[in-house]
Amino acid sequence: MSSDGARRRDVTVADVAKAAQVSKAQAARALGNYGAVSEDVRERVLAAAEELDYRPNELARSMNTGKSHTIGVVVGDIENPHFGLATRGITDTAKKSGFNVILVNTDENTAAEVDAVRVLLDKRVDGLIVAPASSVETQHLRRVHDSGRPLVLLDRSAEGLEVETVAVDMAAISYESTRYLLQTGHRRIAFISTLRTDAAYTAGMRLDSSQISDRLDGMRRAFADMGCAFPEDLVRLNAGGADSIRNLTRDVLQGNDAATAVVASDGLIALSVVEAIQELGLAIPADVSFLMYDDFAWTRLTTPPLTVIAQPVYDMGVAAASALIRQIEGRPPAAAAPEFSATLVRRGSVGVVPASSGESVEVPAL
Amino acid sequence: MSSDGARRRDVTVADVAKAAQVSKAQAARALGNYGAVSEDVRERVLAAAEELDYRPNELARSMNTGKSHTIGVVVGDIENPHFGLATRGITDTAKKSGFNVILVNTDENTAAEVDAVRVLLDKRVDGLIVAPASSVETQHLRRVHDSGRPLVLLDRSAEGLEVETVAVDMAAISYESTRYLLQTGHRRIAFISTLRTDAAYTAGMRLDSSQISDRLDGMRRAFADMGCAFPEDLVRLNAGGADSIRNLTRDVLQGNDAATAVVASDGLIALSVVEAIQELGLAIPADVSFLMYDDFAWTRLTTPPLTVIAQPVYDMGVAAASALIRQIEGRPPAAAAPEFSATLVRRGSVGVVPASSGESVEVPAL
DNA sequence: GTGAAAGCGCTAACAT
DNA sequence: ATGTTAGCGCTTTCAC
Repeated sequence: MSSDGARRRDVTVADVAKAAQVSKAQAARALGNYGAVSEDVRERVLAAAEELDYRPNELARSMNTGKSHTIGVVVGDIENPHFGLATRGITDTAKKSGFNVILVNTDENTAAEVDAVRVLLDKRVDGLIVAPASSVETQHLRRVHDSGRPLVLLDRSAEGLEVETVAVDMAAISYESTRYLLQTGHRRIAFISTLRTDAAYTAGMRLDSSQISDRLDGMRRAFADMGCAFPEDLVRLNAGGADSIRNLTRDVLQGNDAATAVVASDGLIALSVVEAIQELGLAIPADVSFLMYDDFAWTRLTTPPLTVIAQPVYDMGVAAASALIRQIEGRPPAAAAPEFSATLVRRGSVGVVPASSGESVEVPAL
Repeated sequence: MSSDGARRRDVTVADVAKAAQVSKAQAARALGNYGAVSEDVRERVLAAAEELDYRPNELARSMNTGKSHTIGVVVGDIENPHFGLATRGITDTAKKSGFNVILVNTDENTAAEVDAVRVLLDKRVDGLIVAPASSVETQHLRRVHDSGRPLVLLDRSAEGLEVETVAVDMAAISYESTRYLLQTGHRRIAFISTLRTDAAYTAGMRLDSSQISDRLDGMRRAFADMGCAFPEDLVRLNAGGADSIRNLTRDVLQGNDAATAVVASDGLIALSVVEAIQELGLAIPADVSFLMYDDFAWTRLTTPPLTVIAQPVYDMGVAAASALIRQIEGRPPAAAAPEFSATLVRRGSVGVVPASSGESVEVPAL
């Protein structure tokens, strides 16, 4: 057991130096592993450090070197498995290069994001990975970039900001999957997202999220290619909590011209949407077809298993961290920036349009 | 737009002081909001700071004050929604009190945990929340505690370490739910966990995880109370990846004296177990009953919905962070430490034992 | 190879 | 209320 139990003051290089009978500078060099140190001195210093249980003060070290070996990660919601997985990719990669991660949750709130970025900058992180809540309000990100601190965007891009962005081609996969729904006969396709907007949704409105507008663009293009009009009336944004999502789902699924297929914008929404469908007593895919973004393991367990759009989330986290660390270390960009693409995984939740719905609405027998 | 674009050196108090025509000390006081400063000086300093776009260097600040306003969080797997939720509770609470969170993932590996703790200490975090990978190998945690740095344990306790621990009473809920299974007629109950052990599982062996041994203890007690022998032969540890879990599941479900009920130790395992059961062509709960730890939203979506053991994970995260921050700020413990308990949520995955199985094994007609 | 001394940006005594 | 002077623990000239 060590002699003196709980000591107050930490032991410093000065202490080690004294114990090893060398100058503070030499001790620091030996401990910090830089400069020129004779084998003899190094051994004595290391022994003394061991003996005293010396631990470097990384704060002091960071102050001199200007590098904190820490990166800031700002996400909308760590509770969402999507970000959980991405974060895992980031932390795994960071650790491999000796970086730590400070994680901040913004709740998809831009004000919180602005604050988070400021705080992380004040803490002198070496770089930042941000999944921006808004693709439009991006002055704070621009300032990061202008200040010369490396920045990598995840999932969503920021308008007019030329920074490395790791994201999948949403318009493409949205086009592909919508086309699939169209070919299966669907024309009344609803889209439900949590994206918060100031005004109510209208056809051409400019959206805060590149991700969502790309998806809508993809859908519109698919409809246009089929010579059909995109059902703007079935787009539902501002899906808040579970109750709100359930209401919106009921909303698009009822009435004369109800949706025959529903697309859920992420895994969290999907849960409530499917629940609402079940509560309505509708069967998937017999009565209504269902498609969702993100391929979580549980989507294989439902009856029927769910058709999903799979994104390489973990790999994207890895890529974001790699790119950031590369920038931090001043290395040149890789020859080709890796392109990420989502894939449509057809399982069992998309079926043909039920006879009673569709183009022609028949008046009930009654 | 600001005048000089990307500057090299950061602006410091000295710069602000000069601009505001006051001493460095006065500027620092005004900026740091401490000491006595006249209204006049304060205004000039703040104006100058604004003008120069001054940002405090939190590293320097931390070095003097000794407080970094940062807490370290060490978990086994952030990808597991269980920890995702807990982390959310922690970060939400931390932010409210002005603390940041450095997150480290250990992959349930003790060596990584030891390292993580050391690094965080070196970074001078104000306190630590750890979900220990092992309840036995805890010297590194003891050293944290001895060094006087606040420490709170999450989910699992550490042998002989008297630190605040936020966890549910696992033995109790395990007893309760096992009793439920027994009353439903089950005697062959399998338990599957990812817990890694050095040696193969044997009846009385000492387990590394307080969580798992508590669960097994609860099960044994429930069996004893019913006057039955606990089927030690159906305990499966070291369930690694999805394939491994599937194999173990098949294993306990086949043969003469197969399990009639399976308990999955966490949400991640549960996914693979259910998949394996489905692949085996067995129906839940007609052929085999199923019970799992953690109440994730998706467990309501399967057919049938799954019977689960719900833990107040978010609240536990909140409690852990609150307790830690209280310790950091030197406030006394709350009158009564909050007790957390899990609850058995009976949905549809537990049913009566199928006629062909159970106590007496009948020789097939053949 | 080694040591003395000067910072890093800030807070904290200590005077005035 | 204000300014001067020391540090915090480390890295980094710059001499020797």
